[in-house]
Amino acid sequence: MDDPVDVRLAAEVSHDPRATLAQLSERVGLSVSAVQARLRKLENSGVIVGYQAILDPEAVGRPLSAFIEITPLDPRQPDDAPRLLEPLTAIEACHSVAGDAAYMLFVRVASPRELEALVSEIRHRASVNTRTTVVLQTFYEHRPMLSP
Amino acid sequence: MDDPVDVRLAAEVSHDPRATLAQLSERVGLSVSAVQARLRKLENSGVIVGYQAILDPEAVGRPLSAFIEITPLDPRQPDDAPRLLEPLTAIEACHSVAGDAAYMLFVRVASPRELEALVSEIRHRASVNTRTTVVLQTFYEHRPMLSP
DNA sequence: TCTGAAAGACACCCCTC
DNA sequence: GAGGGGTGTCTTTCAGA
Repeated sequence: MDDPVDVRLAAEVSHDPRATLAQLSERVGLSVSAVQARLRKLENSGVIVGYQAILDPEAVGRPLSAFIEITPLDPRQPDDAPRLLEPLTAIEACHSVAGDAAYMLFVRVASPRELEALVSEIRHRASVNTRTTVVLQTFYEHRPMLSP
Repeated sequence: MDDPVDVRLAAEVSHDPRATLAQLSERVGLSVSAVQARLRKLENSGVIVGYQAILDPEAVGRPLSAFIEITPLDPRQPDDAPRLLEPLTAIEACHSVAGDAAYMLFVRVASPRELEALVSEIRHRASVNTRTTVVLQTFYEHRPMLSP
């Protein structure tokens, strides 16, 4: 993505994905059709991966979140943790990381009891040790990657 | 949010926020007017916090991400780190956590050099020690909180 | 690649059942 | 909650520069 107008457009959409083409065209200084064409290109080329509604975790019954670092029990075994854990929908993100652990997960659950069950499930599904860091308060998250 | 139809609607919107009311009404089995009324209620009551376009980190020049745990240098001082760090747009999320550190950040930067600069900036802005865990690969993230 | 205009689809608000 | 009507706006497409 080289064009500065594309960057601006991506930033605008990133902040307000429900904006109409007319609003976007005003903000980036192009005609509606031009904006539409560029937006399509950004979507099809994979710059814009998708759109998402951000829900209130408490309102949807997942008030407790945590980071879980996982380490394979046997480092010599082939390691397939991300795929093995993918069906667990409580897991919002899965990264492999440099450092003590092999992977870092971010999870959302309903209760401490459910967190315990999830950790246990992760352990024996992927044959790993875990180290859980419970989130006490979220000050901000989902902040956009581009600032307009 | 108690009504199962609301849950279903939130799940649908969460997956496809750009769906039209007609499409949503088909998926949840209600009339368009009912869907519109419920959607407004979900937005106004704060269940739906907002909408976001998900961008490809590499395409927007932030291919490197990391977790940064931070610990106040002086635990007796009043602690204002989240507010002090808020202007740093490389920080995507800031949580207070239970465990060794006081806060966990998730950041996205362009390069190792920029990560170094960011860590340094965080340290003297908030008077904290840091422990950085670099992300090597992201298998998935932004997974929706509700599965339809 | 942009602009401009025309046609169809949609959101929105109000109403009645 | 369903269904309909009216209005304004938006999306989409296609012409032309």
